Amino acid sequence: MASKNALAQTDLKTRRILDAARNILARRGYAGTTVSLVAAEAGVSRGLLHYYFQNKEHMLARGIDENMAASVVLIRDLLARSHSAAEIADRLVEAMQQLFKHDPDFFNLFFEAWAVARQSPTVEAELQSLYGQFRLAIQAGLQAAIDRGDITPAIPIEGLSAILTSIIDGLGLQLITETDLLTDNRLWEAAHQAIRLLLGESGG
Amino acid sequence: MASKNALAQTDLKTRRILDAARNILARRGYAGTTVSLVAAEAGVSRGLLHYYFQNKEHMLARGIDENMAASVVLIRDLLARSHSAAEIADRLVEAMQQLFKHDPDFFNLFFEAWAVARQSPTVEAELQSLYGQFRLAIQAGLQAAIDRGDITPAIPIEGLSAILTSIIDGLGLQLITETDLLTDNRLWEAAHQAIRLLLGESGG
DNA sequence: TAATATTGGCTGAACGTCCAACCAAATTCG
DNA sequence: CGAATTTGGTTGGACGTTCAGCCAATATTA
Repeated sequence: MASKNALAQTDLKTRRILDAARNILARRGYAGTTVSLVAAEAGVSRGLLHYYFQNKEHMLARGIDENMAASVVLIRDLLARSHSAAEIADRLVEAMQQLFKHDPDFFNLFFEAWAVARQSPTVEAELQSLYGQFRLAIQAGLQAAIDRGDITPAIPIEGLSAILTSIIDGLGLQLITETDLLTDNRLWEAAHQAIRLLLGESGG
Repeated sequence: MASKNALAQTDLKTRRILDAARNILARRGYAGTTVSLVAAEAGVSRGLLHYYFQNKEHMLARGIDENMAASVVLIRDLLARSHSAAEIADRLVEAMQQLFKHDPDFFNLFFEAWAVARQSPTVEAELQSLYGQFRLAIQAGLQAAIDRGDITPAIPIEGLSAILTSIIDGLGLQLITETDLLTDNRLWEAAHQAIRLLLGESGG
């Protein structure tokens, strides 16, 4: 139990540092993210960051990895739980609104990944892989929905998954650029209709 | 003609520096863009950059401004020249392919704008404005197409313009992440069909 | 010659990383 | 059980480097 506590303690610090890195990265961007800032946000000293992580790059890579992986899980679950084009559109729009409302850092961090990738081949490879997984998760989810007879898209899913991915990312980009759009119903209504249209009308 | 030459000379240098800044920014990202690198790329000394521009921020802002403005002109002309949903889809897909093939820096610079905006309120405001203009250019183009009877979209154009913007940007993001997609016909076929679907079938 | 254009050495600030020292908790020893 | 010892999490000063901006000197042009 003693060693278990010790382990929990180091896990806690790792988590605190990663959360801090996430916040700073999302708020100030990669160029504005310094080791000192992250340490201050985490409430620890600069040195500890290098005790837990090999260097700044590895630390940020871990944070980005977690964020990307979360988005893959999110889209996977969302598609598995929906049983019609309208329902997928509903939940996708709702999820984006809620996510942006309660954790806008999620989107900021998502796009910041590209900035970090420019400076780090490690992150670049990681980003390429995880971004592909995101698209594949959509593709698999759509295929399952087709097999269940929930949707009947007119567009082959290999390409459709890329289009849906682009709509999600593109809307995210517009949201972080112009936060007022979050409450613009015309945008969300259009997103809803567009997704339904692309997935093909059927049962629901 | 003498003074005209002098003006042309300084204009030439300004252009060379801006082109160099564009190249470096697109290739190495904001965090990797230094005054020394831009100067070397332009074939001038570091000092000259501060002679022609107030500071690094202003220099990059000019470069980003030009790139963004070009994209607005591009989309405006493209929509004005197309006379059916299929034609718009055709030209949009063709334009993206050609642009990425002949000047991939265009897309890289486009997305790098967000990274720069994080460090510079000037660029942030500029980006917000120009990005809005891009969406408005699409909206105006679509309205004109509707008025001409070329397209009959089922989705109101205020929202539709945002969806089209997101598709364009999202595809760009996927392209710079995974350049192989440029030759993936399934992607472009899907983009074509999706755009046609969103614009509504009509005279073609 | 006067005005303008251009150079590159210099400065101070900022940053990532390293590392010697500190200390509380755990372990061993007498 | 209490004292001595070890462990490893934690700190912050220091180092080497990078960079944007400054400016005195030089070159070019009119």
